Amino acid sequence: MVNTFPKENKLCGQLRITQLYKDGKRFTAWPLRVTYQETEENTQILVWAPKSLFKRAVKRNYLRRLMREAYRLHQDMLGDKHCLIAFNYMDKDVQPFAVIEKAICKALKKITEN
RNA sequence: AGAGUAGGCCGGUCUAUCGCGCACGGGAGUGUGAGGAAAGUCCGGGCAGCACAGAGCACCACAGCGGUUAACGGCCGUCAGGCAGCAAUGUUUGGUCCCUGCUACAGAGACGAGUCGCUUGCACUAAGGCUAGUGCGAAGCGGGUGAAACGAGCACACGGUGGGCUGCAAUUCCAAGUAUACCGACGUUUGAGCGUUGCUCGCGCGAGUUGGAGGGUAGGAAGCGUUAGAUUAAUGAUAGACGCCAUGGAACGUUUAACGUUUAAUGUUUAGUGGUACAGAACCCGGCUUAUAGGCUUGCUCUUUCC
Repeated sequence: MVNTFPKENKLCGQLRITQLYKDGKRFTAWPLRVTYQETEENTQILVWAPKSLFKRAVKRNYLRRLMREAYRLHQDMLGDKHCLIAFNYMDKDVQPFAVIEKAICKALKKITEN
């Protein structure tokens, strides 16, 4: 069981991000919208809370931390798969950790089944 | 004690489990890691690039007086007037009237020393006793009005002082990659265009400039060292306990009034419940403005009680 989340697991680079949003498969797990794509390399994720929904930087930081933390605790659900995943926060209100954790679990389960 | 007023300060703590950025280290690991506003980006400076040949006209900012400062439009002290308050205090205004413009209503007239009315002189006409009308000239007065009537107030006016422009997405370096093939406009001493602050003049450079359409890239380092420092951007999540505030059940105590139990006020202890804000560094400082649960503290003013 791995619980760490070092920098190698963060998705960086504008080209790769654009590529993921262009070619990845999408589904919704409220309050998240998930875009993912299988890959040969390491699993990398990004989390996103849009500025248009949350004007204050504090709220965006908080949501990013919650999503990142939820992924970190449940990343072993992916098993042997290697994917690029993007989590976009969609709801207008700030949801508590339990709700986001549930959504992340649901999303990871769906990716594994496919 | 209560009410008010002006400042200053703090703005959660601990434990467990799992984590993140940076520095050092071969490794284990060790050290370190958001704020009073980090926010808004409103001023001023450092710093960076470009320019430095000037003149005129615009434009922006400032505003009693003195001090402080690297600098400021900030801050401190103080003077005068208006407004609010019993007071402490708060708030607001502050150069000048030479030129330009404005001053409602009322008033003959409000910025043209010229008109109007009355009195008065002369001429003409009607009448011819008083008088009335018209024209010209001069002098004097101004009933009442109004905030103000040759003397004021005000700013959009004038004068004074200051301001070269752009901003860390500045700027420098490294790496990777490409194409000026095509169409049009203007131009090469009859000077396009560029720079010089926005415009005009002037000055300098000057053989290419520009619109369309297309091609490539969008990575990294320095800037950012001063005890945070990234570039999908760290400083956290979960659980529990405590602290603080509000509310209030219960128990105990004190005082008061009726009187062996209640009423009213108040203090201490402790369950429970609710709340615990505003907000997140991206070059750095000095200010301003705005947001903020709750708490601590100092000065002053007023009211009431006791000594």
